[in-house]
Amino acid sequence: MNMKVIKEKNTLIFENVQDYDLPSTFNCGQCFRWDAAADGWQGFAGIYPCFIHFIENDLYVQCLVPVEDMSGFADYMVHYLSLDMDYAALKRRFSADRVMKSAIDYAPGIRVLNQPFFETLLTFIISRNNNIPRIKKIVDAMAATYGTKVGDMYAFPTAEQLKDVTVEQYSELRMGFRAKYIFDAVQKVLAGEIDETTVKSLPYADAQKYLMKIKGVGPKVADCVLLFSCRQYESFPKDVWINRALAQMFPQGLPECIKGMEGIAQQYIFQYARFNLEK
DNA sequence: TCCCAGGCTCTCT
DNA sequence: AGAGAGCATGGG
Repeated sequence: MNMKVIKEKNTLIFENVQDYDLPSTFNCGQCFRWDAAADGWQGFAGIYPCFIHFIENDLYVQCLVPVEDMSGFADYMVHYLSLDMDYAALKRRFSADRVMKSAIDYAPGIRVLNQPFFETLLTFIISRNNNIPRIKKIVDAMAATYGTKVGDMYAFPTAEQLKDVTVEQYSELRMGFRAKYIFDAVQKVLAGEIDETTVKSLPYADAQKYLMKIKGVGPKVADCVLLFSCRQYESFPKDVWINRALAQMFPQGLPECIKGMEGIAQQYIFQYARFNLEK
């Protein structure tokens, strides 16, 4: 991958980025804190409030507040945006299966992001039996209420910032029955019972079981956290849409060619299913 | 008014 | 162990 990075004042320019579409990536239900802006996307990548857009094939990542360590920023964004993975090769591999190829052709520019662990854990607890617009609304309310203001945006709160928040206070953000589960997750993270480094060191099945110690976290939420924040690419989250896709598109099971990278394949399937399958 | 959403827990067989 | 109701909330 001959990708060159230019560092200007607060802005990174990744030259000649292929297989990357920002709308597909930010709209495919893996993240809830990016908004379409004029000719680009605005949101948080970890602690960095950013404006991201393409000019031709060059990807511009502008941090909206001053950045001291541009190399650190660049390293973080390569990881967050998953610029260090060869998606062309992955898609060639997946395309060995005809149905898989049609899903990829529907949204060929999807990338699986690498988001912060704590934020991903909480947002996917909120996702339970919920729809994407409302998840986004609740997540934004959490940030505005308890997060740090950076520029004119609010960062997602840290566990420390949530340490005194009660179940009742979470309920005020209209998250319903999920309030007690968010509370439990925060407490377990603060107590060190759920530890990011530990999760990331465990093999997939153990990591899934480990996350399910949190109340209200089952296999699907755990899988999303592992896939979207821990680079566990064999994780294959199953929601109602994926179950429809499995029944309608893959009645004899998933193809061999996605083995080990089921999670990335899952995103193409999920997006295709949402907009092309019957309920 | 009813159905549904990036599901899980609890209860009843 | 497997099936099924119930769950907070808001949009269609």
